[in-house]
Amino acid sequence: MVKKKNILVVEDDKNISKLLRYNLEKSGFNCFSVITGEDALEFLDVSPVDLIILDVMLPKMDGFETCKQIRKEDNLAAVPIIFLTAKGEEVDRIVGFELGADDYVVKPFSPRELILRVKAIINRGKPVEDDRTILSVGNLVVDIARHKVLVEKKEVLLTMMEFKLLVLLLKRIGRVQSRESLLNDVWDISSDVTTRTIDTHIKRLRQKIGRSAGMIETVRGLGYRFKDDEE
Amino acid sequence: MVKKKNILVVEDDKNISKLLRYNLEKSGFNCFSVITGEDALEFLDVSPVDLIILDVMLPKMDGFETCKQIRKEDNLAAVPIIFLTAKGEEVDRIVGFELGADDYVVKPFSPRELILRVKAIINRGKPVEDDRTILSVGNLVVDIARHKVLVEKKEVLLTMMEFKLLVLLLKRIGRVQSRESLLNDVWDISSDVTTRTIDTHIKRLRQKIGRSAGMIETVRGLGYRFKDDEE
DNA sequence: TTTTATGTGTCAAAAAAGTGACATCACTGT
DNA sequence: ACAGTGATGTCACTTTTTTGACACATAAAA
Repeated sequence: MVKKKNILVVEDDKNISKLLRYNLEKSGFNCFSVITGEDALEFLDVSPVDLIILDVMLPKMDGFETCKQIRKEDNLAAVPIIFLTAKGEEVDRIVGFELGADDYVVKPFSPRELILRVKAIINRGKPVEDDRTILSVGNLVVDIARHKVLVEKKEVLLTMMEFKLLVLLLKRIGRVQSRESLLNDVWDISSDVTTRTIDTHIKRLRQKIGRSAGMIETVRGLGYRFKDDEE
Repeated sequence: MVKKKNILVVEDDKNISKLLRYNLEKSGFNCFSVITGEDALEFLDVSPVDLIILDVMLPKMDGFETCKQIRKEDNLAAVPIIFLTAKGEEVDRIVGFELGADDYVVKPFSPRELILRVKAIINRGKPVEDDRTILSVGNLVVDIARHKVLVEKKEVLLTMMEFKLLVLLLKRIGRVQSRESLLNDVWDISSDVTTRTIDTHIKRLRQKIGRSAGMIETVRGLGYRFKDDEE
């Protein structure tokens, strides 16, 4: 599981701030919010974030000024910033790079759009991992992009959890995975699933992959392991 | 002497942009360059070109979105576009792009190769896209240019959204498309539609293509996938 | 044999997808 | 301007599938 990205929202309208926080959290980001530009600088001083959403119209120091101050800090100069602006506000200055904004969204905005833009920026430049990766061991073939699993050339239908579990075991082939680590990596960190539940999923997985079931080995007292290509 | 062809380069990296301009000019093209997708649209609005070289990773509006916007303009819908993409970037989206890139080049590229591709497309007169205008899978035939769909030789009338959705699924045949990604590529980023809306469109699409409905597979927890016609 | 860790069948709750109905909105032709 | 039409997006409700948890059966250590 990838580490969650941190986002700082600088917005004086409580409602908007709350709306943003709600949506960002829902999309899997850690979200912090402050009211003023000064607060923002103070906050950033101690805990840098991965992206900043900055309202243009703020009490005292406005968004532009705040942005400029942020850019002054060496370790913050490269942090992506998305401006929130009311319609008709000085879009020109934002667009013109003068301030090094990475994007801007006009209020009233749709949360979905904002989230998309945030994701676009966060993921910018990152190759799409996993996509089109095909894992193949023994008579087992797993195509991640297609979400297909073949056992001896025949397709086997796996559910999400089974699929994830299988992929993880394959990626860490040969190494024992404790139930705890499987929980961490296959399930959400926050989920409160019993470790024994994993056994149930392993059972189902073994049933479905039939002939290859033996490839998933039980390591008593430790966890499970996908057998390294047999000899 | 034939009139020189005009080419627009949309690229935010100054060096690459310069390199391109130099080589294109040397090969006898008129070359213009802009930094952002927005600039590109503005430029094209007043002076249409014969070909566009478009970086995928741009500040603010990315290459995909820019392409979508360009294709929206009637007089620009047919302009050939070559994408510049970093290795590992979403080639998938490019080849399967609903609005169709004409070609793409992976960075770092050799100027010579790019020039060759540019010439190939300019001289072809017709973009590569035309070759693939007709998608045919099983008993389903989709003619993109004519916006016609045949199921078992009989025409089926699809609405715009249904059509786009179908084409996208077909171009990415076999690969699972998440609702999110469908929203991104079939709808506009600014449009604010629920992911569940896609289900409704899928439903309607399935109804209309009748016998072939089964070709659109549901992948629980992930999205939809058009059945690969193998085995 | 006793103890402990896994394997398994079953079940209810939860999650995801299918579907029909309805409200809008943009167009069309009158 | 206005009713008529069809495309779209949302919702509420239904149906289907997946998941997590147990209780009990088994197999491995001690």
